[in-house]
Amino acid sequence: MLKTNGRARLGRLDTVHGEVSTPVFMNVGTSAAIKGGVSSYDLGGLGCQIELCNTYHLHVRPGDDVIRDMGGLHRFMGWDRPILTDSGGFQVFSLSALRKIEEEGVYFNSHLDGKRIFMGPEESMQIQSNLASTIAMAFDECIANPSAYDYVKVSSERTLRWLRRCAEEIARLNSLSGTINKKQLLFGINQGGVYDDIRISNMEEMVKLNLDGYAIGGLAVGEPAEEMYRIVELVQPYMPAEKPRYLMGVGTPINIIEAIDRGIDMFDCVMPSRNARHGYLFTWKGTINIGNEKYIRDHSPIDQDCGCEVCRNHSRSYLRHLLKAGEMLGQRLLVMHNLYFYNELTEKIRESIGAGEFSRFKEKYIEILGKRI
RNA sequence: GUGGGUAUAGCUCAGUAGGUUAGAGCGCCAGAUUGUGGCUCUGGAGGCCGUGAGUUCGAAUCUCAUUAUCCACC
Repeated sequence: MLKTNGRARLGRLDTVHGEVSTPVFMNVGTSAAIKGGVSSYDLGGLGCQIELCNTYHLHVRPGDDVIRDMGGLHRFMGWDRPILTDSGGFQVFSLSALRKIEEEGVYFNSHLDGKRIFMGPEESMQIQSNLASTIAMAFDECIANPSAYDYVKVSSERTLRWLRRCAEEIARLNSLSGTINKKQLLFGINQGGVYDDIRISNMEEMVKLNLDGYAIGGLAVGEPAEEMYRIVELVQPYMPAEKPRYLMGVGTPINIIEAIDRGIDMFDCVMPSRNARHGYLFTWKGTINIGNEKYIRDHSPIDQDCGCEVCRNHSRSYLRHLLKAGEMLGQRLLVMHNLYFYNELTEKIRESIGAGEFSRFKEKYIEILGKRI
């Protein structure tokens, strides 16, 4: 980490695929594609530093063996900068009603064809090694909120045992001659629900493994934002200062500012892309729904203060039309704007931290960015 | 011109032993969306039931007339 301003940190993560300046927002491309038709070569122009793909989704289609045979994810999708692969733990949690969690791993059914799938720490690491992402995430169980203390304790301790197996397995895989990325990094995931003692002891054990990065998982799953901030604040002091800290699945611009203020470096969230596809857009004056009737004859861009190509070239009127007409160009342009916004948000935050003005930045935008205009 | 059918929400249509504030899908309007099973989900507005008479305690529903429209035949 290069510089801190209070708890907000400026950092740089060096990888075999280049460096990442933090705080950073990772752009989500679950199935090796940003939903909405945004290509890998679009991403550079949107200020994206690192893309996130998903282990589970790529495993069921096209198959991680296919991607390995195609030379790994970077070559497969035409993106040569860092890629983080999420482990599949969240998918087990989110898309499988029929699942069975055992010590060895999780049995569940494919959302594509119902096929029985088993995934444990070793399987997840093997898949991610085949994908050859820059950063692999540990295989965890993302616990629903609310969950009873006893279950959270049992689950979090199991996730910790899984983490040790992940660490051993990735070390083994990285040492094999056939491995595409032999310097694949591993981030562990902290669980513990909303229970302070579990969160802390879990993180203390994680740190002993000397991982490449530390993530906080199991948040933004329905608990109030204040509760999320409280957990981040609670766990953060136990995270190694020199390693990147990643708050998984978060969040709104305000969530991100608040978390950076509490020492978080990395984020990912489907919000900018998913919301864009439904017309919900972020601007420096607040959020808008471009589908609203009031924009039907609006000549102005989405955001006067935005430098993205969409704002430089298109009116709200046109974008509203594209969205309403169901044109794929509409989704594409709206997603591009929102991703640009998120990437610019973290860029501006980095600048403000560098200039020692983060608290002023936060004060200025914390209200505005959540407003509906 | 003759015979028959149909007229109900912006569109396509449900809705008869006549019975409270007439429904659906789509569209429209507006919300939601946090490690993406999401062109999804949740709400809302919108009808003198073609028009005019009649029968009846009561008519979208039955009768008559009228207008529009579709089909078949001259």
